[in-house]
Amino acid sequence: MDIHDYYNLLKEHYSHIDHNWWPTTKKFTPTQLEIAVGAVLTQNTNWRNVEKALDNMIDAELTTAFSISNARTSAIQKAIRPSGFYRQKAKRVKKLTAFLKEKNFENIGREELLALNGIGHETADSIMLYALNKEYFVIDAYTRRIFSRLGVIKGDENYEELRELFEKNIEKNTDTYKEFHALIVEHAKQTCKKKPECGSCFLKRKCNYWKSSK
DNA sequence: CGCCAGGGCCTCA
DNA sequence: TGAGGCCATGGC
Repeated sequence: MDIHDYYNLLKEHYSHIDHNWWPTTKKFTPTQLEIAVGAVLTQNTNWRNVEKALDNMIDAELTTAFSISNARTSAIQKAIRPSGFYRQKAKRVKKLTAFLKEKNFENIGREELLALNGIGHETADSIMLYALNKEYFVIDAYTRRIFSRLGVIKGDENYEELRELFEKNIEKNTDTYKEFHALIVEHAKQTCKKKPECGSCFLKRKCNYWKSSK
């Protein structure tokens, strides 16, 4: 069983859900800017809290790179408070939008994003994949948790090592990357939680974590 | 109530 | 280069 096999199993098992996804606030297709800002706001934070923050930003007319980057930091803080870590995130969002307003979305490089304060590997790749539709696989805490329990990885590998491993083992296109990531999120939320519900897990017979706990 | 959430930065070895 | 501390709100 390698990574690609698990991708196929997850795809079969969660065939009923929508996979080509980035969470949205208003049920519309999110704009590139909303995806980029949401990627920062969701750092170590539940998406429900991010939704409130994004709704507040819309109400405050903080909806363009120009308006956000020119807004007072206190106004951004007020809007995004529900997303947590709001003081840091207000700065991060402001820096990011100041960068974005000068750029055409199509000409943004991963390294440029990583150079911005507050944009790390996962946030950069989320923006690259979901906002720009570029082929970068997103490694997150869920990916590490699920695949370390399965026994495919150790879990403490550095980010780039894991990204390359996953990209090497699945088809190189953005639809596959997005779908796989969505499936990982789904499985982590439904079953492979921090406190895992192995009893109901369809992968348990292939999982080191479950086998070694018997 | 306590735990947890789709990180990232800084500091210090 | 990596472990530990810190940032903060809201749902369950």
